[in-house]
Amino acid sequence: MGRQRPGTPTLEEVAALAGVGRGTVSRVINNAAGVKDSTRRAVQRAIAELGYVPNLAARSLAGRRADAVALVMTEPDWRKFGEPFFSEVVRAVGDALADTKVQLLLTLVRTDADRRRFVEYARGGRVDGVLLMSVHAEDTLPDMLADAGLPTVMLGRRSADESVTYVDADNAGGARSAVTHLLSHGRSVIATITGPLDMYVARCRLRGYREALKRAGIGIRPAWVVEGDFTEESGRRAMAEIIEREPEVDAVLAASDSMAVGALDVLRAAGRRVPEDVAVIGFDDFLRTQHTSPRLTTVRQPLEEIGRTMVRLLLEQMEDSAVAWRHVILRTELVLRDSA
Amino acid sequence: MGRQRPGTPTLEEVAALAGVGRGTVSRVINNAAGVKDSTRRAVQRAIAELGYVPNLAARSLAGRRADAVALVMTEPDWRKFGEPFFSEVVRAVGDALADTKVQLLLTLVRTDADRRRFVEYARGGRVDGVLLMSVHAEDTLPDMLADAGLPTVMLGRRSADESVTYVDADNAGGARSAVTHLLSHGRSVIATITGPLDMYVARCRLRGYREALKRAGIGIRPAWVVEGDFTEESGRRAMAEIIEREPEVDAVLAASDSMAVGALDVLRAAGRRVPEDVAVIGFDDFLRTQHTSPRLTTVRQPLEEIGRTMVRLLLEQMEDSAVAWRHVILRTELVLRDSA
DNA sequence: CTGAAAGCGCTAACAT
DNA sequence: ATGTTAGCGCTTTCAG
Repeated sequence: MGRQRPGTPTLEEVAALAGVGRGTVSRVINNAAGVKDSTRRAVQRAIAELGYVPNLAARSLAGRRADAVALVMTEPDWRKFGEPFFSEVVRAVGDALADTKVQLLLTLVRTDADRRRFVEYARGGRVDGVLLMSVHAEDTLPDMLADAGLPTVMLGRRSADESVTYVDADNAGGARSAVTHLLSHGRSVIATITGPLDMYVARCRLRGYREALKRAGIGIRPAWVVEGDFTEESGRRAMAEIIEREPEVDAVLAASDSMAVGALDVLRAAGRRVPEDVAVIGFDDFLRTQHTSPRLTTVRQPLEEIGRTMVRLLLEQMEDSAVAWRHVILRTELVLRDSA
Repeated sequence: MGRQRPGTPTLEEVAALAGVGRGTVSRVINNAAGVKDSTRRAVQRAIAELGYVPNLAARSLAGRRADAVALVMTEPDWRKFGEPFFSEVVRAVGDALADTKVQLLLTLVRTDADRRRFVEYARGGRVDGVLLMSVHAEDTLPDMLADAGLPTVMLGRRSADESVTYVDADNAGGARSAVTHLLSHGRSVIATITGPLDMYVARCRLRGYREALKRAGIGIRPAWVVEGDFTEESGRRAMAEIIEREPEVDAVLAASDSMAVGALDVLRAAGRRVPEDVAVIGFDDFLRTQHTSPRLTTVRQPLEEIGRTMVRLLLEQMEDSAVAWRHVILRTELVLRDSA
């Protein structure tokens, strides 16, 4: 069994070589003030000579932070892991953490065994905080972590009255403004491909869609609403179904960029002129639809800002464990790129 | 700063409550043999009552493993992170680790700052071993880790004489057999979309392609070889270039599934009948091309087996740090799904 | 400004 | 079978 190799130099040996006490070496390592410059240099030389690397277990134990946070994706379906949405979140969070000394650890939690293992890991103090993404409505992992007193921040929420700190986009508002925009451009048979409806985010987007049509006095027919799961493949299936059941459809609101890509595929295959006949709207920031069809109307989620905000809230919780539960809802941005 | 909340019960308190010594509690926690059943139960009750969770830093420090391994993706271009290839590897490795107590930590290393931070993390003993994927030829991270005595296993290698333990597929052989197959089915103007040529894996696949054509006595024209970077988008660009420079092309070897998908897009847009006119070959296991075009010839990498093997080699190194450097090269499988 | 000393919570070796 | 003890390597008072 591994661990730091035996023979790894310790702080004590560094101290001996530098001819100082352990405390001094510790101060130098941690860039603490109050060390004579010459002493500091001597210690640094010793560190270099010995190739000393601090033992992180000892450091954690001795009472500080773990200097690491986890970014957890709880998703039974590992395929979703490849969705651009996740790489975007990872990047945004990574960027927000770039010039800290905090190590970002990605973790995939698929099964209950994974869940248990991770909770032990986190509660065991290997991370100072946890960021969660893609949480389904019935998932209790966030509570398990938050109840254990771990700083925890979710991307999105599980329900209207989420009890764990979260950052979310204005999903209903985004969907509403998109549909309103479509209506104002003469579309009237507007379908939607939703996300998985066990996720609050998907429900909100659907609600926004409903509200916009209702305000316009348009009755929604059942065939207009098809559930997807955020993946491209589900977008394909959903779009095929919509076309079949409602050939008159002249606009579609897709609840994710990937689904929009799939939908566009099908539309093209069906010989529809896209986006002249049909408008598609994606929600992600990294818009693959940009490449496919550069003239769509999109609702941009501010992923960059979401990542930054999540990290900020987490760090604040870490600094001061007295901070109360909080939530932040960020505005989405309607980007008009359609041909109308 | 965070860490395990103050007030967290310790092993000592559990021992007190259960009316036993610390050693006994430790044994129970670690499922060690030699504890009377009644005692064990008493301890477990105390653990439950107190909500005790072992402090992992203390455990690591006291001389065991960290019970965690890192799966590192060194890739400056974060977009690649979303490639299905990576989610597949993550899944395969995750599966291989599923019923161990080892926590899998994914880490993204993009910048040199990331690299430094991760090396400190790993050398600091927070993980017992490191798995690396997508390593570019000039990357020294594997050496830094291996030289530090950390069990390290790479997926693929950086050059012909790799010095770090690795698991690889028979890339040249796979490419060769694919091209040979195409030749035997009457194709003769065979182009290839390579991976980034600063990666050995891409070079090998290109070499296999070259060898097959050479054996058939066919001279390769410069326009037949276009470099991609494994992404779908690069496949699109490359295919467009090939069609333009060599309209007679009647088969294409794509060095990745994603690039094949992009290439197929372009071929369709160009009005080619796929795969009647053009055959495309992907290398990944999770074949998106399956959905797009179910009748292609593909070279399947045994990703499942690669993941299992990497984990096995890593665990072996962790058990016994005396094990020498090793490498394993796995066979690829030619899957014929073309119409010929 | 710097050295010495007291733990952090656990495992493992040694007693009993 | 179980209690006791000696550290693991570091941070952090507390003296000096």
